[in-house]
Amino acid sequence: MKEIADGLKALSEEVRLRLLLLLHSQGELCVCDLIGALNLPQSTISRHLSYLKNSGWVEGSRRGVWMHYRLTPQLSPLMREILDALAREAANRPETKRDAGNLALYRQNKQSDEAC
Amino acid sequence: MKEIADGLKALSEEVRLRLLLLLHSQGELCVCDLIGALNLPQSTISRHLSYLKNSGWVEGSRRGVWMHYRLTPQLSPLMREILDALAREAANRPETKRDAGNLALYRQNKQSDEAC
DNA sequence: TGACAATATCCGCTTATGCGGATATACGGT
DNA sequence: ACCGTATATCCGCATAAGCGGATATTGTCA
Repeated sequence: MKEIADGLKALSEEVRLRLLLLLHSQGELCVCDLIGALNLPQSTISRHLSYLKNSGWVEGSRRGVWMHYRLTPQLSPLMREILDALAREAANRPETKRDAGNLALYRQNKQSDEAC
Repeated sequence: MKEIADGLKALSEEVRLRLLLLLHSQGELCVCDLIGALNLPQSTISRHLSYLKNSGWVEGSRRGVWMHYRLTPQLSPLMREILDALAREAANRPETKRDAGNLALYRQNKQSDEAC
């Protein structure tokens, strides 16, 4: 029971929830995309990604200096179901649209030669 | 988004998760039943019930000195869906059966004239 | 009115947890 | 090998949060 509670603990903090919802809708993103989308300091994003990785929500893969994250395929059916429900609920919320809009803007402004 | 995270915060602590799952399966229980089921101090149970009430998960009704709790009918569809999924997952877990067994035992041993 | 029981709240303590800036580490390019 | 960039981790700080025993409050009964 404690493992279920611990799995949910990841979702009970707004920054991590926003990160997971972005990864849920976008598939895979690199750290700079997530920083651009959430408009938070790099250390904040990195620390939460580390937390999510350690609690079994995401996995990361390094491509040169760039680090990419996605939902882990090993997500349990329970957590997948919960995240799906959260995603449906959040889909039309202004905060979700703001994060997605920031992401699009960030990508637009990125110089192509420094793309991750 | 923070309200969703705060709603989930209630579930990210084992005692509250067990309380909610018991109420989910049993409908309505009084405080002494919950104390008997979880085998935790009265103040622990009471504090968590207060938390759950304040965060919109349960409602309480007083009957004389006895206090009864149930899931609030005003639970949002999202939270209801999440709790349903958790209940299905937890249904066959040993901890869930232990709590239900303790509840049955407690009720069996209760003197009928001090029943709540 | 006083005693008793049920429950809510408080208290001191301890642990958990999030923050952003600073720094350590790793990678790639020259 | 050095420099620049990306990312992970650390640090000091501050706040959050859970615990069980003690206590305050409420309701009931005689």
